[in-house]
Amino acid sequence: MHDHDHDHDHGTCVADALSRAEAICADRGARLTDLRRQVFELVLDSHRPVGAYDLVARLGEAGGKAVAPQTVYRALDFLIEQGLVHRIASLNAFVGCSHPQVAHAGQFMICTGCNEVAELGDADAVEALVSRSAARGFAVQTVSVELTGLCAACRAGG
Amino acid sequence: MHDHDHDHDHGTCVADALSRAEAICADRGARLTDLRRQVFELVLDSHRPVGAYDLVARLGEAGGKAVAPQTVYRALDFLIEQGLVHRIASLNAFVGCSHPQVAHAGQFMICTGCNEVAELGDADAVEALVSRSAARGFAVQTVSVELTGLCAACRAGG
DNA sequence: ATCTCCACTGTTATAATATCACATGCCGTT
DNA sequence: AACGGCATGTGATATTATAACAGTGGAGAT
Repeated sequence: MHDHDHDHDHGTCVADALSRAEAICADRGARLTDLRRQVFELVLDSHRPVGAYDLVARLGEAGGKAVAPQTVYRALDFLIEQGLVHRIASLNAFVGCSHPQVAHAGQFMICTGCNEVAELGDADAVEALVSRSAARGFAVQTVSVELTGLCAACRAGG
Repeated sequence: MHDHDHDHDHGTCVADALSRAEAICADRGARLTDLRRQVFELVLDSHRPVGAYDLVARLGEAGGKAVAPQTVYRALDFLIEQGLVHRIASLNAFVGCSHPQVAHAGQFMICTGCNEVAELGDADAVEALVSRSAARGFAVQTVSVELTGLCAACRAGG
């Protein structure tokens, strides 16, 4: 299942994310059910964005039991509400959040070479965007920044 | 057809955009055909984002002749290539560009009250995002910034 | 002039993404 | 046990986007 090339300990990375998720949901009285946890694990399983229908398929393979799109979308809605997963609009796909503790705008670097996605986390830039739009009378509710390009590995590798 | 409340001269605004588009396409040897012009006009007709299938419907009403989605998508692809129209990923919709002369990243303020969209044009913020991601080894190809919130009019109006 | 190429458009079918509406189940509270 | 509310199951359908191939028409070459 480790379909990426990096050297980080992915098992640990996923396990950490899961335990953080447990803690966050417990804190809030939100119910991280089996289904939701399963969807979350599948999303975490790569650092690539995953389509909702990919998840439908993988749940079918894994659990043996077929699952309807609606089921997956509902789980994703929950995970997004809790800040555990982000939606990447330009790809119609979903990706696990790397630091769900802190509420934050989604900012992504999407590699067109390997399809991996990393969060940028440039709070200053977001602040600049918010204040600049405020200057034009616009009260920001949500911010979405999506950069496409080539990651370091893909630039090096060719 | 003026389905917005602002006080700018929309007729002029559209006419200007059209003549700019003519000039740009002429410069580049790109063919702004009847169909493409018609789609462009429909996109310009409001400052709101328009769905591809809305355009299909409106072309059907206007021209009397039914048009296939493919036709509209192709026209939109052309207009986007020429920088005359932007795609708003978070809405699966399209909007006319307010300054097509200059190549630029799409940056939008999307009002959840009235659905109008304005371009932000914060080149500094884009620059900051690009350089910050460069610092992490990421070579940016495209930038997309989409803010949702309330525009000045909607905040005032209620 | 007409031939030929190529970009543009037409047409049909289908893929991919997302939601609606209603039924059923599960769990904690009373 | 009965209730209420959230979670899930289920089938249908809406919405967005693309594939594949055929026809059309205009600009340039010969």
